Amino acid sequence: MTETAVESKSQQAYAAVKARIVEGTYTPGYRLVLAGLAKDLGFSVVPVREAIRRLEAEGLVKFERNVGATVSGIDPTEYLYTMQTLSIVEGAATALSAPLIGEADIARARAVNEEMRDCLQHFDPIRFTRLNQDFHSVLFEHCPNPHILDLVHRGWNRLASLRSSTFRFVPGRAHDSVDEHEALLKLIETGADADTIEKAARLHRSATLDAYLAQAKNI
Amino acid sequence: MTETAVESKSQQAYAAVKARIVEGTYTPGYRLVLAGLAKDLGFSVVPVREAIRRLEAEGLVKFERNVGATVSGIDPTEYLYTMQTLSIVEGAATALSAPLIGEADIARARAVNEEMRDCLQHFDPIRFTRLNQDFHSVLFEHCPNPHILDLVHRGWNRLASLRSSTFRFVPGRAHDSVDEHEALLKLIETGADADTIEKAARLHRSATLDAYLAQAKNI
DNA sequence: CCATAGTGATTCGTATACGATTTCGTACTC
DNA sequence: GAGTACGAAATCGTATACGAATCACTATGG
Repeated sequence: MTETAVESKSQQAYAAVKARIVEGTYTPGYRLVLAGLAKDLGFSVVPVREAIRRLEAEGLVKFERNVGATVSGIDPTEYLYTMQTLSIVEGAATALSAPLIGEADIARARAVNEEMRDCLQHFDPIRFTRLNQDFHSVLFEHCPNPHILDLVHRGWNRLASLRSSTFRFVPGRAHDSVDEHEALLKLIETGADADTIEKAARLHRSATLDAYLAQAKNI
Repeated sequence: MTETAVESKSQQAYAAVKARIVEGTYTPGYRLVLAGLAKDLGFSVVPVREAIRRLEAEGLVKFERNVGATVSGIDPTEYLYTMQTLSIVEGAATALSAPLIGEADIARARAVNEEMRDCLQHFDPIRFTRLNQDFHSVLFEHCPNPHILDLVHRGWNRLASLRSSTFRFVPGRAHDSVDEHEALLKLIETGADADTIEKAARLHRSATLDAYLAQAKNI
């Protein structure tokens, strides 16, 4: 059986369009025409349409009735909102996960963080951001509440589509970030109470946001 | 121009099905057959399909590929997850709203709460729950972050579809709830710091959840 | 008597087709 | 010359139709 459990075309279309948005092929403001995408992907318009609506629900595209869809812009306030929301749900997710994080997880996270530290020398924002996501994934993936976890994932997705790397804009933030990661790990290791961990995780993200805002103001 | 700006059939279908779920016509576990709904509403299956997918995204229905959709169950863990998530996002929304809440809003919320207090005599869980939502709406509707506000609305929607009223199950909780509301108002009036308000709002909801869980354990 | 394979019915998934709406360009009038 | 109205092109919205997957029931063999 070459049973590849083929995904539905809606899903394929969803994944394809999403990938193109995230990787930057479709830049913000890009007009997504249903018929065009359909012909391009080799599907009919119906699955494409459904894919677009899903992307709309996630906020990656804006859809206007009888007009069409466009890739969501990097409106700075949009970035702000997303980061703020993520700071809240990620903080909660991390706090809920903390009691379920084992030594192996800690070790893995620490290894990733060391890799990030190395990365500080010949700085590569994209790679750094990727490692950053890996690091945080270890911390929140054990969250026992699937709804919250889903919100965290959506937040990260949205961020990825908004800009490929925040650290490209505020490289100075990277150094502090690594230190805060280590502090966060220590808190979890020592079994700090949930509230402390939540605050730390939330502040960690808020700090990145603030750094960005301070930077943006100077432009 | 009697142009009533007719909504698209997808939207109509969405609203119709959602209404039937919330009002209880379609009970949890009910099988939603696309063709059946379409014939029933007088539409084709395509808009109905899209409506179902939207409802799926909101968590009101579960959808399985090549099988069909069913109304989401009142799985107790599902209720728990939803309440926990709502406690977090609503707490944050309330704290972010607090500085923007004026005296008029406070007065309105207080009036609603008094109505709830009256309602305690000849207790009507449905009415009480409705007032409860009105009360909290005043507190979080000023939230300047639309994403968070959206999450709060989704949470309330989900709760409404899961059970028409939590207070039907734990009537004893209603009395405490009213008192906590007043305490919350005092905090906002006196300009307490965001963290205090957030904690209070979160605990307020957690307490309802705990009351339900304690009750459920005894069944 | 139970397990398993086959068959039919039901329902979903997608393609194609056509009607509805918006948008943009052009021509006409003031 | 500018503004408005008309019309054509482009695109979305929905209906219908058919193929594909799943499930329940039955019959057959162990």
